[in-house]
Amino acid sequence: MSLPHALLTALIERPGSGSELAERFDRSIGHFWHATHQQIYRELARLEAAGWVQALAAESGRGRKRQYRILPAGRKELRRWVIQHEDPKPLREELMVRLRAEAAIGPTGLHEDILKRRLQHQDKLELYRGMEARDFLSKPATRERRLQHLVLKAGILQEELWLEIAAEALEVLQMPDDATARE
Amino acid sequence: MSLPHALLTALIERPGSGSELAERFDRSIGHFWHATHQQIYRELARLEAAGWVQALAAESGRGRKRQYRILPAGRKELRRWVIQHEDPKPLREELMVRLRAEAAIGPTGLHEDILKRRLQHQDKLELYRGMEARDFLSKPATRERRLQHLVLKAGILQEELWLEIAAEALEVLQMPDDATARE
DNA sequence: ACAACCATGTAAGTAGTTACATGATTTA
DNA sequence: TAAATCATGTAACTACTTACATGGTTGT
Repeated sequence: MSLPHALLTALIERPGSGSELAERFDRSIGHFWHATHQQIYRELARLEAAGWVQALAAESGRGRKRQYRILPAGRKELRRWVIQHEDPKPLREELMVRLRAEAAIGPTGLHEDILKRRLQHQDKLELYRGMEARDFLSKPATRERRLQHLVLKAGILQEELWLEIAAEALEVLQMPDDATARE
Repeated sequence: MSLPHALLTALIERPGSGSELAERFDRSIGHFWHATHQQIYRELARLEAAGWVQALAAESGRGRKRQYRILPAGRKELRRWVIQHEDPKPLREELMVRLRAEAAIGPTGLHEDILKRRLQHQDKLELYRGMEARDFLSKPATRERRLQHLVLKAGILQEELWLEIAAEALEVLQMPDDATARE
């Protein structure tokens, strides 16, 4: 589970409150490790209990902003975690299941769904390309920035991949059920 | 959640018991929607309760093989589900979090981990390419088979994508911490 | 001072994971 | 007939999701 360490990373980059972190997640790390604000609040509480982060001021809970910053123990934990090997988690791609199902039961209306998906992937690709132009292509490439850029590029390649798959899916789905075509 | 419908699809392709399905999952659909045998047994029980599948013979539970087949209601449910639109689930890629963390705290030993990962992706790519040659490239391309092939191709493209990312990651990670390089 | 919104939090439910248990079947 | 293995199942736990609630703050 990466959420605690994603939060530690975000807090190194800049201290912040739960809501600020939630917002920053939506704009950057969240594209690669999504989290809702409830997850974030819960996890911040755990990180504090573990002694990895510290909340400043405003000690009473509800309604008051709690500013967190990372502690040395948190940096140490993050360093420990980064070099831990984890096997890549197997894919979980619902669309693949739908395509197999379509293959099994014959023409449905999956076509429509894929058109919608394609739009979403196009939007995201545009968003990522904008981020790339703004944050990376025009600035000197330090080691840190190249790593961040690499993460973004992985996202861009993903979106391009799905656009490719969607295009081919649309082509295959319009085949008549009994046709035998050369690929 | 796709597991029940992945199982229904597998049962259309061929009836089978829980353990057989688990094995078949490991070889095909499971590459895109992983499930443990416990999940599969639980889900088969639910599918039976819903009236979507039926277990033949051997009525007592433990130890005895229970052969399942899909019922008409199950086919109907599958058809209903296939055309339901679902937004693509956001990525959850632990390696991306690690790379961001590395960017934040400076050189660690992430290098090693990525070398291991690269091997795993190479293995999987080889496996997929073998499946492709055996099951698709040498057979006539019906609509059904083209759809199944497409799913496999998506997996191949994924693995190739990760090999690309890994290669660039290794390059960037070996940069000295204070260097400013042209990309 | 009232409404709208913001920041934090609680609660309940689902999916998935890990460890283990038990009844049948096969094999030495 | 005992041991190993197979097929199914139970239990406990964690991460995640969704809906909602409460206390502050801001604007009219």
